[in-house]
Amino acid sequence: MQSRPRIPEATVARLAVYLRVLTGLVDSGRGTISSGELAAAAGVNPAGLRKDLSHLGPCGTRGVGYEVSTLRDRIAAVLGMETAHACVLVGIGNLGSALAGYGGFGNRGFEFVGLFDASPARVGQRVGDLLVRPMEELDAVVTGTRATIGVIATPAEVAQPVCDRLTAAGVRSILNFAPVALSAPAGVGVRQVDLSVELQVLAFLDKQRGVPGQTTPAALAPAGGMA
Amino acid sequence: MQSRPRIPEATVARLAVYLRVLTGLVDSGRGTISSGELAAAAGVNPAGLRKDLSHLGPCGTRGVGYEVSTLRDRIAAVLGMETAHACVLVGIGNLGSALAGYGGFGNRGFEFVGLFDASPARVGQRVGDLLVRPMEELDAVVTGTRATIGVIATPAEVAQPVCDRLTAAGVRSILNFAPVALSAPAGVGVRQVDLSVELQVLAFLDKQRGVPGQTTPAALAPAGGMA
DNA sequence: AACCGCTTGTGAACGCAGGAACAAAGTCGC
DNA sequence: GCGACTTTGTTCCTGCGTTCACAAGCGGTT
Repeated sequence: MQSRPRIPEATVARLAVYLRVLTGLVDSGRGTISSGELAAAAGVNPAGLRKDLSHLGPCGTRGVGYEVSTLRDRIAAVLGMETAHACVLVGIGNLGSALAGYGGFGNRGFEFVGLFDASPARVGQRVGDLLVRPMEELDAVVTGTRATIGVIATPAEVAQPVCDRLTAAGVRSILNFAPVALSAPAGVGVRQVDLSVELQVLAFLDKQRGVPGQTTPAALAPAGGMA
Repeated sequence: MQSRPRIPEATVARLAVYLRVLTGLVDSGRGTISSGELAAAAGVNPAGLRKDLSHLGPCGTRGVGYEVSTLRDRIAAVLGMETAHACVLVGIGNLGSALAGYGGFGNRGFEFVGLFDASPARVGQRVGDLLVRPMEELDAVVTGTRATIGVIATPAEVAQPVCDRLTAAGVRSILNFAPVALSAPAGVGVRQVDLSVELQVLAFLDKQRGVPGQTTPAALAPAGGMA
């Protein structure tokens, strides 16, 4: 039954989106929803949505649609959201503080069980409802809480050593916000999020479809004092 | 000559990574670099890197490699990084404050020229080196600074109206951190970044390759001789 | 009870991205 | 000046993701 040989990663990412939309629909009391409407809410193609859902086995009623709460529970089960995931966060700077205080994680089954920073100035500060701990306690907290996910929000220079310490402590998945490519041992999943890359792609796509005929790079008159 | 019909988006995203690595290499005084070494630093396949670079036309010397500074300038030109891009940021909560204070943008040619929030409590606060402005000034700032990129870090409920106001003011690209699918008029690029989706994909991949047969969530054998 | 419309689920084609192998070319050494 | 080595740029191929289009199934209606 649960032996789904593999679900494509792109599908998994979209399933997480469907799960969020469905949770909102449950709260608003919606009973059933069609693939077309759900696809519109998630911003995807209806056919693709049905194909994504087909990986979970049949979970809709033909002629009617999908039962919202049932579908949500099923996706949650497949994604492993039945139990909360314990995460540790290393690097409590600007971004780290925001991540620690961001409510969007806790609502979706992820809980930070430890915040760590190398700077003594940061250690002891309260961020959200946790205290920042020194790096020395990382290993103990990871093993003690069975945390499986590590989030790196440190400067780029120390991201690799932090990654090494996390994996050595037993963390199996790493979400890296530092702008460096991490190398981790086999069996450890690493996912890279580079915020400025997103901006650069955005800027390029705009430039690519931008005002045709404007080949001069000096186009954009710096009327504003943007320096 | 410069009429590159189209560069795949996946390539553009990697070009941004190469640009970052190359900038670091320039600072460290490196003169030339081979595709293999650069690929390792960027975390990609050497052949793929060469294919990416082939979209810019020949920019390497056979038998030697790529000249670091030349290649960096060329990628910067293609990505449109010659001139800084002015961005406005809406929603100065936890995440918004972190984005405003994040140095990784300014170093890469993106500058925030306006921070906006609907809450009077936030307006007037200083974040980074800018003051938070009320939403009423958004239109004037966007037109005055010729800002082309808008970043949304608001709660999900108001993200769509904020998107509408940004596009009405003339913003052509939007980076959305709110967990909702935005609909924008044609000609406006929207890019979605959902942090919890990243975590969910990570958790799923871990579960998928995790200890087989262990359906109990309490599994986690610490005798890590796995791979 | 049978028909009809609506929606899901699936099969097939298209396009794209990724990876490996090969040829061209330039440099270094003799 | 010539040969060999190194590295780029390109080409082919395999696999994946996405999209379109159709058959199957359920509910409501007459």
